[in-house]
Amino acid sequence: MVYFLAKTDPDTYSIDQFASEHHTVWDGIANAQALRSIRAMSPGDRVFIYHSAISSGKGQPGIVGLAAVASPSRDEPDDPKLAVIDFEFLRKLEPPTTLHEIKASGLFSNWALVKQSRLSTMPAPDAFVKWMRARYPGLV
DNA sequence: GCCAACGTTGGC
DNA sequence: GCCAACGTTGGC
Repeated sequence: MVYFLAKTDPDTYSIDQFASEHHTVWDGIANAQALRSIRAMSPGDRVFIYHSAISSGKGQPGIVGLAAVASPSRDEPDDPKLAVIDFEFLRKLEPPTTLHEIKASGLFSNWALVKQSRLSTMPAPDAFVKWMRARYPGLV
């Protein structure tokens, strides 16, 4: 089981919307590097859901929940260069783990989340998963 | 609201 | 194929 991280602008699609819908099609990814992560996902993989700071004004950027990959990725019908995938809501992570805390830990300064702020979808390294398990007992 | 990073587009 | 101009993302 592989862990990934996917960003969303909470004003566009928030963790609470996702929690109430329970299933969602994760679309709107256009960046080639992010698409590679989407295509690398398999059913059962886990995805940390991250709220970016964009246009919200309130709340800090950070990880707010966990999803499970619920389908293989597939081409976007209108544009086969793009890909979409289904996510199933698993849980919110409260309190959130902020980008500030991730940076302040000093453990993940080589991770794309820290080094490449504009990347929206990426794998999560094993060390980060371990670190998160210590913060949220029972996280699977 | 501003700006840095960086991806994309289009003229040559 | 290069690169300047431009657009977008996301942190602050």
